[in-house]
Amino acid sequence: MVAPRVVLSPRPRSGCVAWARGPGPGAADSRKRETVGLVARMVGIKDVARQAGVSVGTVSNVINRPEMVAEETRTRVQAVIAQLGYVRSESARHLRAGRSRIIALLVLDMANPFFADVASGAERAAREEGLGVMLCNSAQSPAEEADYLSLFAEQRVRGVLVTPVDTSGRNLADFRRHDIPYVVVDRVLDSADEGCSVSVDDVTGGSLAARHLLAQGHRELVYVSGPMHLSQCRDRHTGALAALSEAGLPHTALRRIEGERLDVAAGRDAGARLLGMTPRPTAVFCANDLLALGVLQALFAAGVSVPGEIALVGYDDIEFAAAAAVPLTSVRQPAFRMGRAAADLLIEETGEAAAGHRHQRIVLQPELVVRDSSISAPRH
Amino acid sequence: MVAPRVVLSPRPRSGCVAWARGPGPGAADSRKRETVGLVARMVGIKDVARQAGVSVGTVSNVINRPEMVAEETRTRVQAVIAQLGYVRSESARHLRAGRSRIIALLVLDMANPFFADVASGAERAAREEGLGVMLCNSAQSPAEEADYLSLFAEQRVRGVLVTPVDTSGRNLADFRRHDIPYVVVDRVLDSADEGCSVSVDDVTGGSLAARHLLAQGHRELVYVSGPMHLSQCRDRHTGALAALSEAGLPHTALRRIEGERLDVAAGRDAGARLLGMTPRPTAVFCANDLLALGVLQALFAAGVSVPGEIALVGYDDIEFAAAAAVPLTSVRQPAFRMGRAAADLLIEETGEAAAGHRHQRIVLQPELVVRDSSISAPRH
DNA sequence: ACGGCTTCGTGAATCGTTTCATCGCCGGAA
DNA sequence: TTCCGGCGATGAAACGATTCACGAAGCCGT
Repeated sequence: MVAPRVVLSPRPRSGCVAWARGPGPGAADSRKRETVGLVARMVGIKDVARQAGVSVGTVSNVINRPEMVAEETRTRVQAVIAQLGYVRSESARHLRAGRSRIIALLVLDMANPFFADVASGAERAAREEGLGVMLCNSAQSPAEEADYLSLFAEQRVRGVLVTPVDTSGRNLADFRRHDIPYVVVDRVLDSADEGCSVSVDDVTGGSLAARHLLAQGHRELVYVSGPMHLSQCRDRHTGALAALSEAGLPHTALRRIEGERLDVAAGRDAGARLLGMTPRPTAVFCANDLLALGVLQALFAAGVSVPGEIALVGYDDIEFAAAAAVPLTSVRQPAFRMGRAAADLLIEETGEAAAGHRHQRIVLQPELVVRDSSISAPRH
Repeated sequence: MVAPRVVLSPRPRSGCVAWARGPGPGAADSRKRETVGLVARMVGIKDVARQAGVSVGTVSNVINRPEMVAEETRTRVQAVIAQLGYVRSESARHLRAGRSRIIALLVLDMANPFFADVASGAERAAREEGLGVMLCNSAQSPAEEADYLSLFAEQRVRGVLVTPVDTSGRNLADFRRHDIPYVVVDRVLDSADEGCSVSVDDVTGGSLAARHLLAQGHRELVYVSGPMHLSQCRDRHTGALAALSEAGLPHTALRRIEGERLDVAAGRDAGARLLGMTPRPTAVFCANDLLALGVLQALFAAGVSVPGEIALVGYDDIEFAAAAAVPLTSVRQPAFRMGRAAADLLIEETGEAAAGHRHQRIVLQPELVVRDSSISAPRH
């Protein structure tokens, strides 16, 4: 680790630190705690009331039920609000209302474009309801996950969308006692979890990919996988096997390379192993686009043509799948829709009609996006 | 837009909707507002106090200044806290304390791995201070940016890290009146903004890239740029020109292709235009890795060898730069450090020692990461 | 025995908002 | 004139925590 090369430009400027904002000229303010310190006092509903010559209740009404306050008063109050730059305090509202206007989204890996899409979907749904989203990253660490969950509990978040780190759901089970609703995203818990979940049908996804390769005339496939204890990897494998059976081929027609991780480096390793296999495979299905990109890199470096000598299919359809040197055929996960659906479920569960809510497990269907990397007769 | 194919599994289960949690057997609770409704009442500090037979003040002390309460009492209270699963309400604390424990981070594009790294850096710094991070995405839209900024004002967040959408800083100027500190990330505002900022020296970055290509023996470069009204694109261009001058070459040795956007599709277009240029260029520097990946794709499709016939350098060193078929030489932005530095500045500005805070403009230095795409004699 | 000190705990005030019972006022009906 | 209804506005009571000025013991020394 090199020391960071940092260029500092101090710029003292006008020394704007934080200034006291007094009660204003002519305002006979009898508070004992004057704003003597360095901290500026926020303008509150009381300031507006005083300045407009009405009671705080009236100001509150102007904001929340403008129709029930006289036209004349309303405009006057609104003018003062604008003039003073009053912004209501969400904390105080929350305290009084008993429910917050924030939902939390805890993902496994913020750098993964897939989760970025999930987040966008959730964000959209939330914003339509006027809710804020707090996006956090557990980075696959159970400890961080636990930390964040207790942060959410302290915040009395309206609800949580979470991709649990461990399928056992230990942290979530602990979290349950807070009575904060949550929706599990992109996973279905093993245990008898009673909550909602939204996930994608990985078995179908696996068979979409395999079926496509078989349709291109290949009679034998290789599945490049991550750890098989992940349900994702297992299910996609299952789907591929199913596709073989459909085509009347034995399960032995599917060879498997299992790596430790689901990233590009693991893909490179797998690519090297592919090249060493005899007979050399002609069709490869990867559990993940990152793996596929790694494989592609290894094949390219070895001068093996894709799809000419080896056809390649990935999974996830991340943005960079289309950006690869040979655009990558991939199974697209409806990430945006998943986030959206999860947030909608949560909103329903925590909304007015919560009484009518029944927990659901929504399973979305993936779709195959065919690009150059898998088709027998390369375009152009 | 096709209708989403959704498979619904309703699973009525045990109809766990939300249950009332009564005051518990033996607890003579005389509140008027019983939990008659469907909504479960959160256990508060008062419940703990009653159950433990102490006053609320004492419970508060157990939590916040455990050393000043007698051993015996403390353990008793702690036991009750654990038993009841009490979690303090951050809203109430915030209301009383006047300052929240959340900082906001507003980025241009969550799907961009660069910002994901910035976010990680900020998150790390925040968590070390026990602060929560609220990550939001303005998606380059000034309207969304404004929405989020007012959300932050309502939340009375401790401070904001923001990558402004427009350099004019209109929204930020409006935001200033709330007296919420902010740090500008990855941009320096044109106007006389008094706040802190953290950015990367793009001029240096541009000249690093160009110098490297010149060192490989090229005497003429093409700069594939996005819109030149973006300071990023301009500065990198400036840096490249400086490198040419250093090498004693005229500015005409740098041709420029300017696209509308900074994405892969724009890169593909640029790649096509590159192939039509005469004389055909031998060295290309892209304002962005996405552009470079697009160029790479176009060149690959046309059968042009990289770096054999054309050397290519990108900018940002996103994760996928290394994952490209020909690993991409790129100028790495210290994204993580940038997020970290920005959050540190904000924490300093809003912390105990805020009085000693002076606004700073930190400029971090980029570094060149050399990979296969630019070196004259390809590895392997 | 009594003042003074330390050690622990108490209870009320406070933060900024929403909500709700209440009140003043005006016009119309009896 | 009196009474009533309705419209608008009011003020106080929550919400859940923190803080702080006090008070109640217990202990010591003189």
